[in-house]
Amino acid sequence: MEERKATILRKLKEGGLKLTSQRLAIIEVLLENTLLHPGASYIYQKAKKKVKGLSLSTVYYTLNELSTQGIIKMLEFDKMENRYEGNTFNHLNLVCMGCGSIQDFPKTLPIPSKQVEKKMGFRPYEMRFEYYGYCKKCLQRKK
Amino acid sequence: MEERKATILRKLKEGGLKLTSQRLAIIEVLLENTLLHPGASYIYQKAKKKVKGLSLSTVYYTLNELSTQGIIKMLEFDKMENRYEGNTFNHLNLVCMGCGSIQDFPKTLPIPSKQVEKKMGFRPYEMRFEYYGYCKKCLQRKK
DNA sequence: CTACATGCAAAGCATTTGCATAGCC
DNA sequence: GGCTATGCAAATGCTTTGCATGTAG
Repeated sequence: MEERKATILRKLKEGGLKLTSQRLAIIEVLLENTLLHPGASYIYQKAKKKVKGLSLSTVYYTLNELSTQGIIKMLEFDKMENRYEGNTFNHLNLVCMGCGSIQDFPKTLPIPSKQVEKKMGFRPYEMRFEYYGYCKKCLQRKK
Repeated sequence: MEERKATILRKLKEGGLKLTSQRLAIIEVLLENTLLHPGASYIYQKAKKKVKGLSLSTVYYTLNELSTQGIIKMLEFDKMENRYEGNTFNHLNLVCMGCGSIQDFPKTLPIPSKQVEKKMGFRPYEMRFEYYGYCKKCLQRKK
């Protein structure tokens, strides 16, 4: 995690972005909660404990800057606020319809993007795969 | 298209939903624009020409009812209003980052949902695959 | 006739923006 | 010191909701 943090801070500088205490707090919250894929309001709540007087618009502004630079990834889902993650490679998200939790499925899919371009004339740039279903906890709760 | 319409009307009845002139208009607009994957505002504009005095909230209410019944599918995308489509099976959407158009990629992917459940304890229920990229037109425009 | 659908206006929520001030580089 | 980031509040855009009225079954 420390190395990931260093990478992010380096990319920040490379992107011409300033490092402020607010940004540092937001990045830390993001890294401390990679498995959770937190939303802006969650990040705001946690980061406010680190930086008094932090504003929600700063959180949004920062998350936008970071994802514009490709440093983090913004995920948008049905009927939920956006969620953010550090994993910027393409992968599968498992979104629980019971509790809203999001897990990553580690296997990278074979992605036939060349096939798509050949057949459709559409050049894929980024892909999203999401499974909506029920996580282990919610399945047990249902029984 | 007429058979598809008949199917939808039958499902409507089966779901205990009433058939009103507003609903008929909305369904027709949806069927006349399957390739477009129209959004609520587009459907509203087109359907208003068929039913004078149609209100936007009725459009939303109807689209919600229809998708709750599984008659149509609601797609939610980054930074756009929701889009609706008649194709309720799982397939790949090609979302153009230039003009916002959405095409379907006809090939059904081999979906390893059993593998996901076995590995992760997560039971997939519905899946979404989206490629974001540039459509043929936008690629040519860029040259 | 009765329950559901409609239209209107207002509320809701996540996100963005304008602007003056503060603070990093 | 200059230019970007911040905080606040207000605005935005899409979607939902409350309520009185209309209408399909």
